[in-house]
Amino acid sequence: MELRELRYFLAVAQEQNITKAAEYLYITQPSLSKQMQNLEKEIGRPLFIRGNRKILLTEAGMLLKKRAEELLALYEKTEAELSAPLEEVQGEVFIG
Amino acid sequence: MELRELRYFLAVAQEQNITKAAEYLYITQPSLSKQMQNLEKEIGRPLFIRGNRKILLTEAGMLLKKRAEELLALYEKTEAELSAPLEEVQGEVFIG
DNA sequence: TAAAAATACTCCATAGGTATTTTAT
DNA sequence: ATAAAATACCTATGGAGTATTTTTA
Repeated sequence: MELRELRYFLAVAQEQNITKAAEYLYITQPSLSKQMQNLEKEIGRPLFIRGNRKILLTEAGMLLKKRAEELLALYEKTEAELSAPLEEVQGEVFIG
Repeated sequence: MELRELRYFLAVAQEQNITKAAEYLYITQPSLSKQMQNLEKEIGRPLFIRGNRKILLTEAGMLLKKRAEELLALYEKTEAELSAPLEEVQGEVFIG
């Protein structure tokens, strides 16, 4: 389970469609399809119910969605903090 | 910035020594050394002060350590939840 | 019958390895 | 003088692509 896979997973959950999610991510449909199969295999349970021209999340899928959002939010916060001047991170510096 | 790199980084921060951390991680010293250089390049600032037979963390390194611990804890929690029966995850099922 | 997903390959970027050199105390 | 880190180079795994076939409503 890599951050890349979580990003891809959220795109699929959002678009409810692998083809559209792949466009959004600027990768091809087969690549994304394979990544999602790998993710399901790693986790050991299905994440999607494929059909009806829409992809829906299983219970495990809904749980993963919640956690993936938390993980990526924390990840992005970390990146932002590390690219900002370090003083700002501490929240202890007063300007002006 | 990948989860793998964060795991490696925490091992180095813990051992204060790339060679020992590499042993702990079951990878070679040059591989770990290169990964840490890549991580520092990605982040755009040094994470370590090398010398004195010990590696110490810079301010950015100390911040990353905190965030990496949070990220990996959330990651492991997620993995555990997904490999447990789903009912247990919801925290809404009463047994006995 | 037509979207969408899956399969079957090919390619290449990079994680990881071995051997060696450089750096600091 | 010596332990640790860095460098140089090689290998192989797997992420991503193109072309095509299978699903399913």
